[in-house]
Amino acid sequence: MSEDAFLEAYDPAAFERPALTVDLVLLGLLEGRPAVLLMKRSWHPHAGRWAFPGSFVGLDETLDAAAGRVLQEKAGIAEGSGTRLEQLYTFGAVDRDPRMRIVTVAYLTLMPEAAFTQSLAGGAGLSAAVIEVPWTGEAGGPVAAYLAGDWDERAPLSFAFDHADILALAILRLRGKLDYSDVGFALLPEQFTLRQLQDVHEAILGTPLNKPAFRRRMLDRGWLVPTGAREAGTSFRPAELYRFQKPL
Amino acid sequence: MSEDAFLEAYDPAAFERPALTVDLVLLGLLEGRPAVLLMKRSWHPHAGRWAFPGSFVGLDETLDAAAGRVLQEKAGIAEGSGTRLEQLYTFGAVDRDPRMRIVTVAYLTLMPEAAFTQSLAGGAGLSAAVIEVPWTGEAGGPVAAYLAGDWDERAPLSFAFDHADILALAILRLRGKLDYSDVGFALLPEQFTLRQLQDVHEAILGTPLNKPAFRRRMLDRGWLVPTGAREAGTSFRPAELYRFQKPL
DNA sequence: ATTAGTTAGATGCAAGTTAGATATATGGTG
DNA sequence: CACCATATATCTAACTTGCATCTAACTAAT
Repeated sequence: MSEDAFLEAYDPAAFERPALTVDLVLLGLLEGRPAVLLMKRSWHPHAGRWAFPGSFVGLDETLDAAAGRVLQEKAGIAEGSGTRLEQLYTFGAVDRDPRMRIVTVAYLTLMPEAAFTQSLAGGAGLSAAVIEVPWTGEAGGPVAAYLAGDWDERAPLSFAFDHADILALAILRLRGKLDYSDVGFALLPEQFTLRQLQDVHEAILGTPLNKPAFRRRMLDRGWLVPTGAREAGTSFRPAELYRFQKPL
Repeated sequence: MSEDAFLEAYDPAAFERPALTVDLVLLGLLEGRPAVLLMKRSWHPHAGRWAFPGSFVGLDETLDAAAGRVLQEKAGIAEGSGTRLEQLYTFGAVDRDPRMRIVTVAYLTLMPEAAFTQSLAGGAGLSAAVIEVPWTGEAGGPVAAYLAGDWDERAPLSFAFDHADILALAILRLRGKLDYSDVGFALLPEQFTLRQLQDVHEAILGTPLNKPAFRRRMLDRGWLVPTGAREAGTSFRPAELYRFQKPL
């Protein structure tokens, strides 16, 4: 109908369009706690605030490809390193960027320990911030993040643009998928103990969990393969190390 | 860093950008079965195929606002009529439109009976197609749609662009939220029987459900308020009519 | 009027699942 | 070799789920 007529006559350069970017919420673990990789902005707008790495979407690249490119260029992580990219939500408020209209497709990025530390040490200007989730339940709300070094001062860092909202939604999504999908494993190294897995779940959910029940649920799912190896360096009984086996 | 420098020096018109649209998956019920509203394209590309109504996103309107505008302009439904808009996913394949690069933000639109029929009769060129979901479980897959009139011939209609994928994802999302959210009620009229509710669930899930168990779960949730009124026009015991009361 | 037929709605029971608490086993340290 | 902190196994009560059955309400045919 009229839409088609409009489209047919549409000159690609005739109208102003919003710019389109992708932004990556790079999640990993820092000392067993969920953490996110951020860049401190040195220029206006929002100088001094913290933002997710992102990029404009090229004319000839998929959204997923653009996200993968950011992962490589800004985080130094090649695709297929176990890092998982998943589209989160598209943010399109008119005034989210003061310079011009920018719509951004946010990606949730789950990094295993190796990729996370490698990216942090890569010198690309990324810093890790530990995420504190003050809310429980499914309502959502604001999420505070603290720089890893300033743990004593505990001044929550301030986000650029609408990135605080994006992070809050990322946590919400993570929670929702936590116990019916395999996202919990995506943050852990290849071998891990059940205690580590439980710590991750507890940190993301913001609730303590019952240990035996958690063990059972995880093992009964059939996704965990015992390696026979044991945790090292403990002064008590070492836990068995497990590997994650994809559900077929 | 380099991104900021790039952004600072960025001339909004310097580079080609993808065009940005919103597309609406308008879901409702037709004779108790899930159905979707589609427009038949009369012009190229994809002439003769069926597409969701959509529109370009204006420079000064939110994504949600653009979706609301489409709902009004193409479906004749004013906002606040009980119709619910929810962002579904953003599709960004490079060649999804042969004319130019278009990224689209798909919206899942749940229409109560009144809005659905009103929109169908509104003369805006929308036709209703009954959705047949051949797959069960959570894997997803292709979704077939049949024009309401051609029920005997049962020739599945063919979708324009990647709209078949969009519909499949919409059904998948709907299923996932069916029994922990209130999406099931959004498709029904204000007053409905438990049997109607169960039919909707069964049609969306593609599985028969146990009647007493379904009753209990729904009533125990506390979202249903009996109105005291009864269904009319049956030749057997009339069912109680319920109203949906939002979970506080 | 009576009865057959159809579906709504309620009840009861058995099987399976889950959570929590408790008890036992294990490996390392001083 | 005791001690300790944790892993791992066992047990039980509570809850959920599915299935079968029974009664209620209404129409239509006899």
